Amino acid sequence: MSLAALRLFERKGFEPVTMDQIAEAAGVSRRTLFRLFPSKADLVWEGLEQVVLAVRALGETLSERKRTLGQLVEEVFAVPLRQLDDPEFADVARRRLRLIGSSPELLGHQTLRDLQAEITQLVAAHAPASAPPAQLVAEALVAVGFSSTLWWARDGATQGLSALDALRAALRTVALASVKEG
Amino acid sequence: MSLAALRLFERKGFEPVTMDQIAEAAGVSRRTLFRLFPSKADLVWEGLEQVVLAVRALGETLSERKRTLGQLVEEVFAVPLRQLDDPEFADVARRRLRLIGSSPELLGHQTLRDLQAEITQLVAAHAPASAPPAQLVAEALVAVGFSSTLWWARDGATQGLSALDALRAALRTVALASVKEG
DNA sequence: CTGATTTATGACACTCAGTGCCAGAATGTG
DNA sequence: CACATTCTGGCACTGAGTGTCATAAATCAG
Repeated sequence: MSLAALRLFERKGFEPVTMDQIAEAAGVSRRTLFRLFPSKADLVWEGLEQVVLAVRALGETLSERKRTLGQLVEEVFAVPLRQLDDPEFADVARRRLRLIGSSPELLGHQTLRDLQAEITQLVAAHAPASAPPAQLVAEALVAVGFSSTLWWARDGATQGLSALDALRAALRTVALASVKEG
Repeated sequence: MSLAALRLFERKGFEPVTMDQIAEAAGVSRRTLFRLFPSKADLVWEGLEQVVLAVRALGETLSERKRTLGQLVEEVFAVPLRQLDDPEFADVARRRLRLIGSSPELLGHQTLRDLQAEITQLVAAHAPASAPPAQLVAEALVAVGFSSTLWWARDGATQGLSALDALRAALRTVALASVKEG
């Protein structure tokens, strides 16, 4: 059902497609559609909340041993991004991500904020104390991770890069930017 | 007029306040309000587009000399963030930014995407060629810059930090995360 | 100052997302 | 079969956002 909507969005764009059209295409009433997907954006984010759950689960099983921030980033982002190595899941996820990157309304979705909150918890709990507070570090890391993933969905995947490759490249370049060398 | 709306939003939250209430508070008809501010979010983003314009202007006057990515980041972000040193402008801007950070709808606003597009142009035109494409680098940098600015508006300003300090701290920490040391 | 033109405002009616409410269909359980 | 639960659809509503049109207000020419 959300796949039918996805096809419509890809063909006509996110905003132009109305919930009535989706309901009709899915053979269900408008009211039922809204019951299954409380908002239009939920049709696109469908299934991506599992990423948040995976990160949360990681947070609960992570050993107490101290690690560098670098190690933590790798460990945390590997969870969602490795799912994208599964061609089955990756294909639909990429289409979803591409759509998300194209629409302000989709970019503001709650799932993204939940993900950020989870990672903030992780950083605060498992990373070494750092000068800027965990909240700021986490926001920056999520921002880099998400934007590199969007880039991967849009351009990177077609040139044989993995999503994790894209993240590492983005982090490295940002690192160079702030350290001195261009 | 957007200040009246700002006060209402701060008191009751962004979503609960209706355009009718704002129109009434501003002593203007609902239709006129929509003519002045095409969307509810525009009431909050009011004035912040000047940041995009400032970056665009910088792009047109920037010398052709090659610079490191680090130098470029400093040069570009100094433009909007130095405006925040003016206590007059900063106070309202901070209130706007705090509101923006609290609402998904506000986080998806077009102005943020315009800013990203401008910076992408700058990076592509003036930074040394880098392994990940300019688009990805720019997205990551804008993400770090924006999230650190949001953090500054929420928590940082009260502890005597400048917005530019917050950005530098965020960049440095992200750098350490990707380079090896925690 | 007056008349004409342009521009800003307000009223009305509309579309679309999203929600509450309720009646009836489907499904499951003894 | 009778009963309770859950699923579905229909209806009516609020709120954001838009098009249209008439009129008020500001602007300008003479």
